[in-house]
Amino acid sequence: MTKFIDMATTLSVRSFRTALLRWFAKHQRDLPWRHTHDPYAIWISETMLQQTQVATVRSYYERFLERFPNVWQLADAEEAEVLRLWAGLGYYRRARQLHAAAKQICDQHEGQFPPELEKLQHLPGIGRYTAGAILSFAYDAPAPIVEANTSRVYCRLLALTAPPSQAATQKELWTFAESLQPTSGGSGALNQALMELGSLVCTPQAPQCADCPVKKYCRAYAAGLENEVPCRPAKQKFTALHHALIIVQKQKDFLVRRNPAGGWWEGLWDFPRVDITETMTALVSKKTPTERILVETCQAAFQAKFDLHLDSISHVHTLRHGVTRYRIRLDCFRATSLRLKKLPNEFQWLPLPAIELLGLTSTGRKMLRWISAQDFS
DNA sequence: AATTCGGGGTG
DNA sequence: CACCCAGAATT
Repeated sequence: MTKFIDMATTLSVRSFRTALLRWFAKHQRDLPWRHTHDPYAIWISETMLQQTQVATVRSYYERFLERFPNVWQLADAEEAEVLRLWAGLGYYRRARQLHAAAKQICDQHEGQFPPELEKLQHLPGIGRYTAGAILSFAYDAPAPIVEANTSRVYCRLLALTAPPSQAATQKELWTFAESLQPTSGGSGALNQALMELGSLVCTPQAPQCADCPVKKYCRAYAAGLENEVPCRPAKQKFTALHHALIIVQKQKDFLVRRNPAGGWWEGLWDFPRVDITETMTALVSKKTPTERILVETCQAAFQAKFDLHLDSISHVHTLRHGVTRYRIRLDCFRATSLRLKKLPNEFQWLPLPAIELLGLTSTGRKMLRWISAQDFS
C-alpha cells in the first residue's frame, strides 16, 4: 500500500479513487445488474459472469431473474429447470452449485445472504471474488476484488512482471486491492469502476493509455511496459477428441439422452453420442477418415457403449467445438432404425418441440437447429 | 501449484 | 484459428 502511494507522485490513493470515479461516472456502461442492490440478483449476475463475458450473460441474466425472482423460488425449483435456463452458458457446475447454495441460504440463513465474507465463501460456487463482489455491490462493504479486469489493471499499475497466476502475485494483487478500498463507503462504485476501466480502457491488447484517467499512477505506463504487463501465460495445448452422434427418428420422435452424473454436461440433454477417439486414431493416423470407416466405427461404438445396434447409418454432418482444453470433432450420423433390448432410462423418444424445451448442450442445440432446417419428415 | 470444469465473441 | 472472459473447486 505504501509502495503504491510513494510511487504515485505526491498524490494519494484518495486522489486515485476520485479520478477513477469521475471517469466512471461519465463512461460506465449501462448493465442490468448495476440497477440493483439486491444481493440475490447480484449473486446471480456474478455467478453467470464467472469466466463468461458481459455480452453473453445479459440475456441469460434477465431471463433467469424473471423465472426465479428471489432465492426462495430458486431453492424450490427443479434442478432440470435451473439447468434449462443455464443451457448454453457453459460451466454447468455453476448452475448446480447456485441451486445448492440457494437451498442452503433458505434452510440455514432464512433466505438472507450472510453479509460476511467467510460465511459467503462457505456457500458452494462463491469464492473470494464473488463474495467480495456481493459484499461491495449489495452492501457497499469495503471488500476488495480481483478478477480478470482488475487483475490486469493492478498488474499494470504496479508493473508486476511475474505471472499473475502465481500464488505470490495473487497475494500481492489482493493486498493491493485491499489498499485501494475506502473506509467510509464507496467500495461498490470503486470496484465497479476498477473493473470497467479494465474492460474499456486497460484492455488486454492495445490498452488506451492516452484515455486513462489514472495513467499518472501507472508504473507500467511510466516505464512503457503497458504492452508487456501482465505477462501472458504459455500457449495452451489442445487435445483432439473425436465424437460420434446419432440422429434416430421414430415417426415424429427423436432419440435423446440425458448425460448421467460424473461425466461432461451432467444433467444436460443431447443427442446420443460416443467417444471414438481411440478407434479412429488407431485406424487412420492423421488422414481424413473415409465414410465407410466412420460408419463402422460409429456403429461399433454405440453397440459397445449402449448395446444399441444401428441400421442404415449415413454420415450427414460434422461439427467442431471446443471444451476447455479439448477440441472435438463431432461426426453426426443418421440411422433409420435401431434394435435394442431395453432402452436405458437416460434415453427418451421426444418430438422436436419437446426437445426444444429441454436443457440441451450447445451441440445439442446446434443439431436441433440443423435437423429443423433439414426437412426430415 | 496445476488442472478441470464450456462456450461464444472477436480480430 | 488465437485470444479472451466479473473464477471456483479439486487434486
